[in-house]
Amino acid sequence: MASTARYHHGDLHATLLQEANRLLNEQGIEGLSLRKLAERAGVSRTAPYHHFKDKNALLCALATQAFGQLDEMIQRQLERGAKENIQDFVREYLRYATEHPEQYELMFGRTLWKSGQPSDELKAVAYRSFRHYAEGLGRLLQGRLPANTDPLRVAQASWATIHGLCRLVIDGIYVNRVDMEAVSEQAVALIMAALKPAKND
Amino acid sequence: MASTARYHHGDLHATLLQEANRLLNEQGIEGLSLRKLAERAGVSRTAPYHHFKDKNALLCALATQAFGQLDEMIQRQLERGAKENIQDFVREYLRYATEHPEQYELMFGRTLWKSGQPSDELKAVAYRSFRHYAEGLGRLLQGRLPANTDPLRVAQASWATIHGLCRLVIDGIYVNRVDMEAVSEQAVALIMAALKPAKND
DNA sequence: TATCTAATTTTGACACTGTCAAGATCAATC
DNA sequence: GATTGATCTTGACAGTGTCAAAATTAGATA
Repeated sequence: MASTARYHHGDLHATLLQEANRLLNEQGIEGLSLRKLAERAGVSRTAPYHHFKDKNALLCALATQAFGQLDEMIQRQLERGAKENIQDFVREYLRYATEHPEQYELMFGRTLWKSGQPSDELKAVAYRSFRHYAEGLGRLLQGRLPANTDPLRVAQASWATIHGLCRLVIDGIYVNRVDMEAVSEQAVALIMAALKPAKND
Repeated sequence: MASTARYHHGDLHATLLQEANRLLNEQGIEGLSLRKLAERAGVSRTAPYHHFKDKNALLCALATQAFGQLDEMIQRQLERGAKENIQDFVREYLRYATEHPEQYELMFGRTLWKSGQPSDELKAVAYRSFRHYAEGLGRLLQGRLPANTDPLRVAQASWATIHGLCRLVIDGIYVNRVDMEAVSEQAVALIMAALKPAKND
């Protein structure tokens, strides 16, 4: 029962996911190799293959976990229909992305969506997250959108804005963490300026 | 003088860049290996190292080239200060990105900006492109921005939107090529709605 | 023209990666 | 107590980027 080396690990599946997350945070996706991971879990190179079909499957499981957290945050942040908490939501989203840059990269990066093959589970939770966002945003903007404005398109466009900002910041291209907030506030302010005033304003 | 196999290639530097671009288009960044590239150029595995310090340097050169094209497009599209050609610009940008998805990934992806090290040249042309965009956009929106609106922030925010949309489409996440145009039109329309009318409207 | 030098290219090697096949070990069931 | 199936290991292979040392050649120098 002691944790001394024994042939069967006991709960390798969970340990792999846990250590993979640690490795991801420490060394990024590029540094996350199955061999390093196996070594950390105290197991041989090919042991993980009995718990995950291949590396892609393991990464999908990781990303699915992370999407669960993001989804939870989205719902928590948008559920209570406060007046002007779009700004709060954006702030929270940016905070999540910049505090978990490697998971964010994994969730939305081409590693899974383009090079690899996103699992059905991953696609499901990803689309569900977006749906929750679209629904929540729709509730917040209800009755305030100009004519000829499709709420779905607004959701897609605004997500693209937030997402693009996250990527520019995370990858360190045009925007840094200091400016990020100012940029996002400007973006939200511009959109709000295009809206009709809320009833309780 | 004939193209039969000879020890010295002649212009390996240019050939490498050319073949690298082909390989990039055919197999994506993941499929672009120095060894495949060398084989295509008809040269041994390590020959490229006498023309590029390492793989990172070669990719930087590729990305720098591509940024040159993008920059040229940006200037061409924004220089003539037409009335409502923001929509045209966005359309053109999206077209470039979706027609050159692999180069776009290389230009803005983490391969160079995060994992690797972007060369000074690459950073220079990347920032110059953004500056040209910001200047061009500033010209188009001159006098039409609401009070308390920093043109730089607007440029960053709008670039983030376009960029985010490109990535979502290219990586095939929330938006597909068909919806892309509708989403971008919605985004532009929202921003335009927040602007003061132009003088010559 | 002959020689030297420096640029260019090659071969060999190393560490690292993901993954397959075959065998070893163990837990639980019949 | 024997068997079965899950779990883990060892060995192997092809592929990667990159370094060191040797080979080849073009161009400058004498």
